[in-house]
Order: sequence, then structure tokens, then C-alpha cells
Amino acid sequence: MKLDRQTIQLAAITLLNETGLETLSMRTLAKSLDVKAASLYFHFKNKDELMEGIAELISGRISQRLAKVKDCDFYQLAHILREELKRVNDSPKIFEITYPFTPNRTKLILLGMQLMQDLGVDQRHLTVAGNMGNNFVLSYVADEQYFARGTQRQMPAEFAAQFPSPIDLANPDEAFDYGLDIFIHGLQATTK
Amino acid sequence: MKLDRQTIQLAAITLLNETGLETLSMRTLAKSLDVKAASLYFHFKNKDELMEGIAELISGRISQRLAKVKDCDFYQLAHILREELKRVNDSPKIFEITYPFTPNRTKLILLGMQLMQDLGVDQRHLTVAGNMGNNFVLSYVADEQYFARGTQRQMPAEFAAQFPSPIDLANPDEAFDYGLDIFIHGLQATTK
DNA sequence: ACCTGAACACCGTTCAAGT
DNA sequence: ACCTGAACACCGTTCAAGT
Repeated sequence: MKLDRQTIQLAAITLLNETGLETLSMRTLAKSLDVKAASLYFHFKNKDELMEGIAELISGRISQRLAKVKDCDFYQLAHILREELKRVNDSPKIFEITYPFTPNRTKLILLGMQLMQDLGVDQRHLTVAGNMGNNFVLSYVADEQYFARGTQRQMPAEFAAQFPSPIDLANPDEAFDYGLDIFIHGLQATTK
Repeated sequence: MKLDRQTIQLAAITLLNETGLETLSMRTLAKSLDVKAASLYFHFKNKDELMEGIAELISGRISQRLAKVKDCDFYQLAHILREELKRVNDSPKIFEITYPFTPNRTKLILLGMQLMQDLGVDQRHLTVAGNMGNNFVLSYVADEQYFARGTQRQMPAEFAAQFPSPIDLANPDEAFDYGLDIFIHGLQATTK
């Protein structure tokens, strides 16, 4: 078996989409590649570095798609971000636990801050606004994947009673745009 | 040693504040209580239930403080939430991984939705708006605790160059209010 | 009722040894 | 250069046994 970092990362992503982050161990990953766990340590210093590689790989996909968009605005960035994150189960958790300043990821962060600046956010609040946008998309996808799993426990009855019926719920795509609108309009209202 | 759920939860919180979630195991927790790991399983079905108990305990503290506030608005809820979450290291992560509909936590969720409704959010978007508010506070505190840890790796130099100097950064309290303003103003702009 | 000893099936990681 | 066997120090969890 001829391994390399790419192959291992892609096998990990396959496993994530099959069974999720909880069951992804160096041992299960190795088994899926017909190799022993120790072999992986020739290609990655440790599990953290592997996770970092996965986040960086996803960031690369996003960068590639963004490169094809001219005059990219914040909506487009957010949409592409969401779409690519959704392609890998538990990707928000992976982004959360890994070091963010890898090359492709740094590019995304800089683009995000750039777009915030264009929207009129002042220098002092660039970081916090950027984090907020980032957290919004990550949390949104995390929630989507959590509900898609369908393995949650029930809501209590008293709670369900106060709730809008499923018919009255916004669909996930519309709801995402709704959240994005809140953020953008909030930025505009706060910067002028 | 006479154990009960409260004692165990408080010992766990102490351990969280000393060394964080990563090193909190049933075994280290038991050791801090001068007891064997197996003993904990008399009081909690498993580790998940213990974590759920911790989130519920924190939610109880928040509820207690909220009860003393008359005409509570969204700002006050957010502030109290942030303050109590900050008292327990890694609490955002714990809230993220546990079942949310425990008694005190359900009360908080219902209050949050209530306040969103008062702000004019329509029925269809109550859930998504509520999640957004919740995610904002949780992510904010998570980021705060991450930076407070001070163990992160460096930003790349090219990145740091583009960054506002520390003097020009908003302080954490002000930045929190700034984020909150974005959210509230965004809600208002979107609902009318 | 409440705690423990001892075990089971896992982890991530290391490292001498193989090819 | 690349992979493995075997071990180390951990996990969460169970359960018969002790008091």
C-alpha cells in the first residue's frame, strides 16, 4: 500500500461522512487503508496535524471555487463556505479544534476581513466582526449536520407545544440567508 | 467519602478550571475526590450524563440570576449568559456536546425565544434566530477562553502585518457589546 | 445503599526492527 | 524511504464482590 498525505486525508473524509468524527481513530483510519496505525505517523506527526490537514484541504476547495468568482461579496463567500463545509461531516468541529493559520485557511480569513472592511467595519472591530461571521457559518453548518444525523433525543412536550409547526418553519437554505441578512444589516446599521 | 451528584459536578468544574476539558477523565475526576472511577457510575449513568449535569448546573445559576432581574431584555440575558459561562472553563464546548432540553436549560431557551418574539421576529424564524443568538454567545466565550489560555501558536507574520495593532483592538467587553449590537440591529432591520 | 477490584475493549503514540 | 510489531500509558464502562 502506497500512502501519502492526500490519500490519508481523503480516506479520513470518507470515514467522517460514513460514521462521523467520534469513531474516527488512527486505528479505524489505518484499517480503512489496509495499513497499520503506526504507518500513519510516518506521514503525520500526530492526529492533530492530520485534522489540520483536513481543514486545510477543505479550505483549498473553497479557495479554488472562490477564485472563479469575480467581485466576490460576503454572501457568496458565506454560501460557498457553507456548501463546502457541508460536504464533510463534522467539519465545523474540525475547524474549531485545529490551528487556523494554515496557508489556504489564512487566505480565507484575509478575504473575510477584506470584505468586512468593504462593508464599512472599522479597524478596531475587524477581528471581532470577522470572528462573528466565521462563527455564524460554522455554527450553522454544525447545527444542520446535527439535525441531519437525526439521532437526537426528543424535545420535551411542553416545549414542542410552544413551537411553530413544521409547516411554519423556514427551510434551511432560506433560514441561512435570513441569518446572513441579520448579520449584514446589523453590520451596516452599526457602522454608520 | 460520601458522594452525591452535586459534589461530583462541582469537583468536575474545579478540575475544568484547573486544567480544562481535555484532561478531565472519569479517572482524574475520581482521583480528585479520593475515590475510584467506578464509583462515579453509581451516581451518573455515564460521562455524557455527567456533562449534561454540569451544563444544567450552570443553567441553574443563570436562571437564578435572571430571576432577580425585572423586565429582562436581550442584552441582560446575553450578559448574564456570558458571565456565567466564563466562570467554567470550556463550558461552551460542554453546552455544545450535551442534550439541551434539561429543565433549567429549557427555561433559558424559552426565555430567549420569548425575547426574540418581543423584538418582532416572526414565528417562522424563531428557531433560527434563537440558535443564532445562542451560538453567538457560546462562540464568543469559547474564543475568549481560547485566547485566555494563551497556548495558541503564532499568527504568520504576513498576517500580523495587516492587523490592527493591539492598541487599536476593542477590549473584550466592548467587543461583546459590539457583536450584540450587530445582532439586535440586524434583527430589527430584518423584521420590519 | 454505596463503593471497589479487576477486567474488557478501546484510544494516541513511540520506536526498534523489518523491507 | 516506508511500513510494522509490540509495547506504553492512557481512556470509558461493566459487574461481581465487598461493606
